Amino acid sequence: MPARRPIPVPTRPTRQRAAVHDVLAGASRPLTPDEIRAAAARRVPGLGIATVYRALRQLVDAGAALVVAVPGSAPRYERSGRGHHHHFHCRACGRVFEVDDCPRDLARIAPPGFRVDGHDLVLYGTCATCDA
Amino acid sequence: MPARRPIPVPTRPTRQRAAVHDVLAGASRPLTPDEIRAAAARRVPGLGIATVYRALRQLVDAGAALVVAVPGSAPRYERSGRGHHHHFHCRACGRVFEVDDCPRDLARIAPPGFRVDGHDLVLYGTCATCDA
DNA sequence: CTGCTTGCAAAACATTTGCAATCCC
DNA sequence: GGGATTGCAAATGTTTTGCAAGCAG
Repeated sequence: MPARRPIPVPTRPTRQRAAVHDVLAGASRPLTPDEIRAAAARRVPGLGIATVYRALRQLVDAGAALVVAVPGSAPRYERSGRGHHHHFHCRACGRVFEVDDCPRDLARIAPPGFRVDGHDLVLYGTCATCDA
Repeated sequence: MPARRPIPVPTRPTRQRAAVHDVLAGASRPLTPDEIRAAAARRVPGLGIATVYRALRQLVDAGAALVVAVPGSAPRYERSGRGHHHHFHCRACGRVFEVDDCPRDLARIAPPGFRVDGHDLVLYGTCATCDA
């Protein structure tokens, strides 16, 4: 079985997937599945929400997208590969922003015997717009 | 302004609520609504899941409980008031542990103009048991 | 008694899956 | 043409809500 290419899942490029991918690529903040569908539907009218979920799962499985979970909010998706960063959740407007910085050395707070290989950080407060 | 605090809702102490509260008080890690129902039902047979959700919402609104969201997992609940801490999500066994420590001074990574009043931190990796 | 609470079932949502038609290679 | 992919609708799974009966004060 000559595996010239590691093909985990047979995937064929389609307009729907390209639209979902491009929406994530062009977004400056994490989007919900329905926000993604609304944006992608402008290029592919009639796009079904099921297709969006299927495309998102493939992107996540392929490592091209990440899930961002914030307490009290629906899961959001963002494209990966834009470097390590974190998020800011505005309590006033509910939007989630990216924070292009990271307080390194977080693994030190883990209990002895726990091996840390990653982390998520969410800041809460008021964004620049709502705080004005 | 703190989080949302609508209006002091009239509340009456009942066995169901006490059971839910005590389950959270006695837990050493965040629990899912169904785990809470299963545990509380041992003291109050026939306890309905709807009652658990209602009790949890009241506890959260009253500031007595917190929601812990981890990507890819159902929301979990834990009692508040046991001091500021964070969480560790084991990629192997899926359990969520408490981390009784905090890398302070996290607000410094927020963009200018953003006011930070809180944060959540989740570490990922392998717990002491699974790493052995 | 008065009315907050509960449990059940139905409703409201969110996400997944079955399937026939459709599209890509 | 053959098989992956899509959109729709039905199926799942989760959380919320309506309501009559039950309990606390």
